[in-house]
Amino acid sequence: MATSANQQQFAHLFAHVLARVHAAADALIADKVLPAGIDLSRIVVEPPRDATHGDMATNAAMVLAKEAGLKPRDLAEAFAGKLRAEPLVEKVDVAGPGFLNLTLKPAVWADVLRSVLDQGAGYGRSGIGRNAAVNVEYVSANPTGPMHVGHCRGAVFGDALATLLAFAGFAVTREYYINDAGAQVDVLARSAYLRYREALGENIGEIPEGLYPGDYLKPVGEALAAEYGDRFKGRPEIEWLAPVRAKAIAMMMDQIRGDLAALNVRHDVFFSERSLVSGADDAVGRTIDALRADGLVYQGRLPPPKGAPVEDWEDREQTLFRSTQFGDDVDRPLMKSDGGYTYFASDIAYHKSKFDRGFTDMIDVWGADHGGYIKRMQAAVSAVSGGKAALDVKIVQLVKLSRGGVPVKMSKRAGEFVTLREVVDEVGRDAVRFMMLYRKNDATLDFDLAKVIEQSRDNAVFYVQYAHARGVSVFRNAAEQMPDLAIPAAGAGRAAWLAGTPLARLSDEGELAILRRLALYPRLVESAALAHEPHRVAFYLYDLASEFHAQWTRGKDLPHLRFIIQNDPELTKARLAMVEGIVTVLASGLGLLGVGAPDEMR
RNA sequence: GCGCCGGUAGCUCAGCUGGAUAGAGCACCAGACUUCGAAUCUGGGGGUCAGGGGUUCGAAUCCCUUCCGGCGCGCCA
Repeated sequence: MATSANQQQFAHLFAHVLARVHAAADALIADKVLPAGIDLSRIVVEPPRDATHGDMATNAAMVLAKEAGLKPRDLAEAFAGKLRAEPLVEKVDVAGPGFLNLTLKPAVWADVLRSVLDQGAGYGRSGIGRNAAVNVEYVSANPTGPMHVGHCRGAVFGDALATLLAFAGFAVTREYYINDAGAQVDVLARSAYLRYREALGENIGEIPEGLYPGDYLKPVGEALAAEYGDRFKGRPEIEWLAPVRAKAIAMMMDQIRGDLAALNVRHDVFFSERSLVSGADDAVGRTIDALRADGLVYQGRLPPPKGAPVEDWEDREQTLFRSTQFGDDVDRPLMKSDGGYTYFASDIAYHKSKFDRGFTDMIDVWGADHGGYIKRMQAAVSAVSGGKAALDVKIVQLVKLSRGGVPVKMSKRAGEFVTLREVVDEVGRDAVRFMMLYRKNDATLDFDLAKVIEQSRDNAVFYVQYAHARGVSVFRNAAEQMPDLAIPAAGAGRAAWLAGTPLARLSDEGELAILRRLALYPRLVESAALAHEPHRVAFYLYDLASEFHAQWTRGKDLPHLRFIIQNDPELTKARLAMVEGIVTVLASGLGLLGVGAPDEMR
């Protein structure tokens, strides 16, 4: 669809106004009021806390006053003089310590809504990412069993963040790192081998300590028996370990993929750790060599940690990475005493692979128990990229699971952990996803299985979805009550039908509040994406839903505020346009979170 | 002992990278359904932003420090 420059300014109103403030600053530079080359980057345009202050506020005068050698209020007056000439601006006030409060012409809000309708699902989409390649790595659960509930949060967070970044104009790759090379997958193989013998009819008795006891390995044993017969029976481990391991990992990953699909979590790339160390191409070794060539790897000794005594501490010389040179607390070992690479060494090679594949912008999503690992990984990324790549690690805090206020115990023993699948089956994918995102990632989260399915007011998922369903229902009702309007079904026809609607008839304060909220969406998308904080989208949706519900209820007391006004098709159409805008943005935001936007919820 | 993350209303949490008189929900109290979906809405009380210093026009937000809670602290992943 062709978007004129005129429409463009309403597609992202705040960016447009900020640009005009910058233009005003340039004009003041030309007037010698401001010095040339002054830093404008700290200027923000934001909605004022108090609506009586106007539609937008900017701190321009306050942040520039010092460098300009002027009093904030005097500079603000100079800005006001320039901004008053702006076509969109109705009124400019200087307030408080030097705020510039802008009141926009009423027609602006109708134009914003017009832009929402024209762009539809594309409204809020941003180019701020400039198509930069970003790698988002999340989940990366060990392929040794089904996903448990603790994985939910990171999975949902990473998935939503990736979607959000893509919407903000980044070229996103969603990645899963399969830890298929360490000692754990050998344990998995031995556990599966036991199930294999069981499948062949042997009584295996108790699962020995140190092996995975879960029943989920029985199908693996059966599959091995079906594939290999008794070929590995009674044979030494060296013969069967590799094929059994490969089969078990493959089947576990299939299960994990299924679990993720149940949560609506997607990945583009599943990257195998084993691929870094197996075969002729020893990527880990090459990475270490390269770091050594840069003087970043050496043989040395580490002091034992103070205050937390390690029982079997053995002072020995080892291969160390100079992570202290990049801000880490101590240097970190790359080789184990058995000659193998540490997990860290593999992870360096893995992140180097990301860099080699063109990513200078990396995001890893980890659980809280890996927090102590951040500095060394950032050090490593800095080292392997020559300082060209940056890694942001997002930590998702623990989820405290309960049911009706009673904590759900999660024993490590067989069958007693709560799987991701069970939670999704019990409360639904939408509820899980929304609740996981309705909290800042680095705050712990209380998740009550009973409360989440309560369809009550304190349940944000239903609150927002209900608003969407309500909006859709307005169109159903309008079509029924006012057939002469000839409302087309949702979709492309809807926008065309609404094209000539006199939106200026939306003049109620509640309606204008909603339009202002819609105008905020593009700015919200950008700030949430840049901050790597998808939870902001969830809170925005809650606010928008709240304003919609409030306006709806006002129509109960004041019939002239209802959306459907029988004897005024024009006004009805204008309000339907507003509802369409609300529904569009609610659906868009819910889509960013990977949560459904139902048309009805009866 | 060190590092990271938290501490905001009785409870659960926001607070838009430093802005104006700190906001929601739950709970509590009082109200609104013959009317577009009451899974909703309106109003009310409730705060030393853990404590103390600092930076500046301005701090819940940045720095220092103390206290409390969580996570982590060669050769696990």
